[in-house]
Amino acid sequence: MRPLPEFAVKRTMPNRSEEPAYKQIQNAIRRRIDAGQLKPGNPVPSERELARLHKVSLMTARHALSEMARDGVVERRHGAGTFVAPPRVQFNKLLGYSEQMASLGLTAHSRVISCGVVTREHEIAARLGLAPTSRLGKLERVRLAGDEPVALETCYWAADEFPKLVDAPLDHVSLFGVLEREFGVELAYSDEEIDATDADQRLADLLEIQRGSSLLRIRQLIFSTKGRATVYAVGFYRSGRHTLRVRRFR
Amino acid sequence: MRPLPEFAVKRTMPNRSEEPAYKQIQNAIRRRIDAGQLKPGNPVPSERELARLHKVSLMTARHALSEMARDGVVERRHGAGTFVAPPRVQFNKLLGYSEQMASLGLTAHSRVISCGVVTREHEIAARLGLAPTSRLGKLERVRLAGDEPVALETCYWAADEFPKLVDAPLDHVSLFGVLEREFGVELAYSDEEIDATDADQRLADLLEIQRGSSLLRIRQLIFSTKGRATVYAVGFYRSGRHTLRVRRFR
DNA sequence: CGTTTCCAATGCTATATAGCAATGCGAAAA
DNA sequence: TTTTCGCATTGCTATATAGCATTGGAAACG
Repeated sequence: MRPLPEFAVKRTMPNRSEEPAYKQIQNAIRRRIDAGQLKPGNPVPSERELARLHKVSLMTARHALSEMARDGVVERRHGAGTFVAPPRVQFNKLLGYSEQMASLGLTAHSRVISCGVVTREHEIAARLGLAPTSRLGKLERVRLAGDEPVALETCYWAADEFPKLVDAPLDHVSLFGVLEREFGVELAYSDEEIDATDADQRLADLLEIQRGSSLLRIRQLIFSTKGRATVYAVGFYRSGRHTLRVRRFR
Repeated sequence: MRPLPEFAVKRTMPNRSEEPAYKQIQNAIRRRIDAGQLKPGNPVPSERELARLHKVSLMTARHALSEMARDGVVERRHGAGTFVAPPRVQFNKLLGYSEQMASLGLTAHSRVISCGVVTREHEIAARLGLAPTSRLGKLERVRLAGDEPVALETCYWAADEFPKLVDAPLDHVSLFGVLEREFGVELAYSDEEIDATDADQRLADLLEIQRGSSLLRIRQLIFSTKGRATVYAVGFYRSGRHTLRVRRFR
């Protein structure tokens, strides 16, 4: 072994088992943005400045900033500086119905149509990555805006994985919320197929519309942060009462 | 000035004005993936291995890999290695109709319903960031699959910016293609609003369906790579003939 | 034969440093 | 007054190195 360069001896990872330094820097900046101290367009401290302030090396400060740039929180302009990114319209945002209503300042109401365990939905089991004959939790709810029905949503999940989910009071609370709070499942994204269909007799009755009326159909396979297909949902939305916003890239 | 540490003297950026080393490494890996030598799931060389092979430092090799991971080309598993990512289904892909058909191995046909300049579409001019009374190019086309009409698409653009676009043979060629080839406009992404409506008499006639049939409506504002709103398009798609695939994130 | 333990390989965080490259502003020149 | 040029600031690429954390298989053990 040849002698170590002296600088390397100094200190190696100040406080292990804590949050990494570069994430602490990110959090500090994020907090300042959330608090309104840093507004879109404002410059954030430069790499060299952050390194001094947080007493880290330049590379570490740099790591913090370039990852935030990748996430779209800040924008970096070579030679000019790093700036808080403008707030982007939230496209492709995955929200439960309750959350969507909340973001509009409304309260979500639902009427549970059916809730239980089924075993014969082979195709859906397959989409969830389960054996064809698996026990599936199934929940059908009519979504209400005010007292008008606007959608029918049917959700499926592995019944054995989330045992008592069918007993939850899902007419009051959000399915997403229960999954996250009670089962510790963080939902990350969903792959969706969107098309138009028209209402059959049952849908017409439930949504109090004419048979044959136009409906937006959204079939979504919802994945957890671990990349596991967790919930399969099919929703039928009354025309004019629901608009999906997405951004598509070339 | 205090003496430089000897290692720093060695060599500083081998061949400037060329591709950065970390990108060369990325390209080398990408080429091997494209050539089929590396298949999804296969391990790519480790950081340390790449550093040796390409004669770069560990940090540089690491930079190459972690950026590729961010781009979804490879997946990294702590302690296990770096692996070629499985080919992902293309969600949120912005394609013109011709391109969509081509990707299905079909040929696109269109029938131009109308094509010209209008001045009275104030709301649409506003969406394109133009003065309310601006001259707008407007193109209405019925999209055909085989000889069956499946959609009506209406496009708008700034007539003064793309002068002779209304004269192009747009029943044969792709609008996207003309914009890119003739005008050098690269389209980057579109923000879309998606809902369901039903066919009025005109749509029913054009699409050869019953009045009142369900249609998927997609309104899209298409941006260039420079972030400029370039085209506004409204499409009505026959139910069952068109499925939109998107991925939404939480 | 199954279980546990250990270890090499690999990725992750971090330090210290160097020079290049783009930006933008102020001073000097036209 | 306008234009040009230089320079400080800031981001980008790169080097060399150290130790921690996770994984998975091989070896040791029961």
